[in-house]
Amino acid sequence: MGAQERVQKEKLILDTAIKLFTEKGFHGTKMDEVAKGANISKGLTYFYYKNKEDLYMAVTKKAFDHLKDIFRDIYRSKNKNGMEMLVDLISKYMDFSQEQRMYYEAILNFMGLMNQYNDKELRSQMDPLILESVHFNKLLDIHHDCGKIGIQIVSLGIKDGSIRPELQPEITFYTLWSMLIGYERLNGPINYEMKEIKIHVENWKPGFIKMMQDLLRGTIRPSRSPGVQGSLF
Amino acid sequence: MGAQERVQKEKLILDTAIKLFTEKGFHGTKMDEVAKGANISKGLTYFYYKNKEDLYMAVTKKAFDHLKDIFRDIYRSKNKNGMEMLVDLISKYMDFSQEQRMYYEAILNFMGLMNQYNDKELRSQMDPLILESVHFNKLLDIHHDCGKIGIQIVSLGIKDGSIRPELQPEITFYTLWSMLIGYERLNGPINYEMKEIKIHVENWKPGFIKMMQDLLRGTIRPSRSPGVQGSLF
DNA sequence: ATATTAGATTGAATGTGGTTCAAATTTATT
DNA sequence: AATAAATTTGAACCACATTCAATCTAATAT
Repeated sequence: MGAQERVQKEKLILDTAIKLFTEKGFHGTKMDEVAKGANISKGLTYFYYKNKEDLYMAVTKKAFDHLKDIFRDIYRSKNKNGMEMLVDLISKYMDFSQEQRMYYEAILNFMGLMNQYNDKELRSQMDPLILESVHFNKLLDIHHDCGKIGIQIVSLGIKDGSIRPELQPEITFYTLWSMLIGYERLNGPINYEMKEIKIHVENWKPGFIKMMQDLLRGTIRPSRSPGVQGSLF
Repeated sequence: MGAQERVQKEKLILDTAIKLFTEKGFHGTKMDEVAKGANISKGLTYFYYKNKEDLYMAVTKKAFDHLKDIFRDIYRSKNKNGMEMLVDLISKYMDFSQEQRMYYEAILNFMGLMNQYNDKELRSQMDPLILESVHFNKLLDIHHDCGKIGIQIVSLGIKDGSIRPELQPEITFYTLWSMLIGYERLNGPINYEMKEIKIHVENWKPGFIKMMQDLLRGTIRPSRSPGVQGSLF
């Protein structure tokens, strides 16, 4: 069996896992089923992946690759100013998070792991197998890459005048990303049973996006007092 | 054993669970240890809680109660305008998410469950035991309550002129909440290894808060074109 | 007081499902 | 053809969550 065949078998397992995780979620998917779905013995899955978490990390890697592709494609798109690129990115990101639920859930789960990973106290709680995982370490890089691309786009927008010049690209982009992450977490619940407090499906998303645009657009005058108010801290 | 003693034993188990979840996380905590920590037999924990998830839901309930207290206390505070209340809320929320890591993680986990719960397709993947859980259903209410309080505060701010009047309270508050949720997810990683792209610990949080304030403050002129740009959708 | 009953508690047994591993098989190398 | 290396298997293992019949305790009724 050559190297390419080995890769193929790895991919076979991965594809089966993706299918099952999508249908039944992480806990609903049994390693037995993955093996059966890929027509191999249970033990063999452990030859290709260290454990179930490692397999999930491989899925997460694929998920974040997709997301990075979205970032990259938009960054490369011609005839758009920075603001248009950002608006495009926001829209595509939202689509991704709503259409690729399982992938996006995996990405959010990874962000939780990153949080643990970057905290001395919490890191010790983590499964050591994950820390060694190739996939996990690649994911750290991909996350970082997405950040860099986003920041680049904001910088472009400032240069071409489509985004207000007093904004800092790094903070601005991560603020936007924060909004997107939180939006998805809140969106389902709000759309569902918030009629009582008058948020309608039609209102929340466009209203949310408008607020993002307000933040970026030249329609904002700079604060009279730059920096944070003394009252805050 | 009277009713109050029963409640006390329930609390004993809960407190042990909180201690262990905080130290070792959800998966790192064994039901064996919870029982041992509470000086009862393993089986008895299942008399008071349906299963481990149910116990975790009870912990989550306590976590969200704390958060709701923060909301309520700020809403009741005297001699503050709406903007000041919001700034206070943002600050307290951030403190909570950073100081009560385990509690906040539980809340985020619950929000993920809510997302599943509000999606027909995904709901079937959920553990039926959770859906019946008293704690889960109370949590849905508490989440909703927090939303209502937040919206009230924004409304106050608009009335007293500290927040720009063209904002919709519901959308504005949920947008802020989105930002807070996302901020926490991104904060650890960014603070940790983002020196390369020039976000420093000192910059990100105040910069982030400044952007929130820009959004609310009278320093923002209304968009020339109200609503979302046609280019977006 | 004693019997009765409901509630609380135990701990051993069960079951699920992830993980390991020695042995077998296949493929590559000499 | 012999040897070595890489793959593959499936049964065994083990950690835990969960269940349950039996036991104990305390409240209530007789």
